[in-house]
Amino acid sequence: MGTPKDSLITRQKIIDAAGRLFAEKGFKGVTVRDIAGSAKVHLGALNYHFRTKEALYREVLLEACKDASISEEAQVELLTLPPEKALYEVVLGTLEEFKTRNASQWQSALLSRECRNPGLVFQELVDAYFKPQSDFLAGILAKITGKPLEDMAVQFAGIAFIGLVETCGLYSHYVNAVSPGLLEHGEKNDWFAGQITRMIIDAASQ
Amino acid sequence: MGTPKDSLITRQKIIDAAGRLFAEKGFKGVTVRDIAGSAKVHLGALNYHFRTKEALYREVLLEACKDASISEEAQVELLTLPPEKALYEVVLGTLEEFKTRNASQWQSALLSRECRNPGLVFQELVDAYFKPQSDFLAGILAKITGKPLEDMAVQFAGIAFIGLVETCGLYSHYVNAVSPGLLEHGEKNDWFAGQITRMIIDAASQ
DNA sequence: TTGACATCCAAACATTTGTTTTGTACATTT
DNA sequence: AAATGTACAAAACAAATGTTTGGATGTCAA
Repeated sequence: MGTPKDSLITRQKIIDAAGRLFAEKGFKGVTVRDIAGSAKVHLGALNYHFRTKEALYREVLLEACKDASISEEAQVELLTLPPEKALYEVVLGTLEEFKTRNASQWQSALLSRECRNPGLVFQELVDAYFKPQSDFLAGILAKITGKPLEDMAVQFAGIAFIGLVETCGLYSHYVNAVSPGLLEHGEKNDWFAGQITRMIIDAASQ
Repeated sequence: MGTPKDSLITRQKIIDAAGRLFAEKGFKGVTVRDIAGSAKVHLGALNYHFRTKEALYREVLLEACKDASISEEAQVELLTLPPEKALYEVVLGTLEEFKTRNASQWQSALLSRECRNPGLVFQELVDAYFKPQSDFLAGILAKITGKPLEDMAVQFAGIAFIGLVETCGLYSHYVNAVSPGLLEHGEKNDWFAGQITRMIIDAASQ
């Protein structure tokens, strides 16, 4: 203990625990003691590494963006596919990110929270992450439909993408309550991805 | 002051203020003093009428359900229409409920919160409100497609309905950031409703 | 080995926050 | 008109919570 390597480990443990808790309960729903306890780290370590709760939250948000975005390489890779196939891959990948939630899969849920109740970092996230990702998706849809990127239906389809994927992933309590069994079996993800892909293309084509 | 009539007024003022604040910031994000201040009521009045913050939250949730559900009469009325038209009306109505948010329009946002992070009252809401409303919608979709109510595509279309409407209404910050202007002009609600209606029918038909 | 620095721990502090207790004005009943 | 109970106000309390301070411990360069 005390070595710079340990420091990075501690820092990462804190970010992971904080990310999971923030994603689940929101900023106000989590105490710094909760985070310290969950990360198996002393309370003082949080102050040492991040100073304040808000600064920690900010770091967690940036980490979430970095983890959840489609990398440049992946984008190039996707653009070599036929656009319909690329769209399907994006939908399936995003769907899995939203649906599987565990110790290391809290990013999507947290970012979704931030979109509904934007804080001070939101504009930064938009510029660095949301807008580029959205434009990439719109590009695929524009290629499929032959419409311009700014077309209203294309833009709306991009929004619909978020809504559909989020509902499958983050609305599971509701879905399980009103349509029991619908979400079960991870192997059905491809079915959902297919449905969503078709719906989005349909929306963009209109 | 002191009369039973005033009591009801105070009680309603508290519920309205609490509903708006809870919908905006969540249970933990609001203090009882915030509520009292926003309702222009003394802190003691909250204790007198609801005893605890959690009891108040419960009352607010039940009120939200009562306000937001499609009444029996409205359902009967809708069932006289051709099912496609009925679906469109439901979509448009729900969309407006989600998109307009003011002092007396917090119900949808609050219920959405509760669906993502269910509390102790959730099952009660499901039985009394969510499941019946969901079944009503599925009934319309079944009539349109000629499929049984339990059909997977029909059920999924009902879920997609929630996702699409919610995203238009509660994701406005994100939408305005990545697709500026798309949501502007309330008169476009019918366009969105049309898009969503078609997408849902498409999903259910598959 | 020693001094300096980084990392982490232990305890305490100052607010905030939900709740309780006690007091007071008004209305309704008898 | 006196009594009684309802509706709210004022103040205080105890617990929770974000943050700070000071010290312990280990690492590493000189």
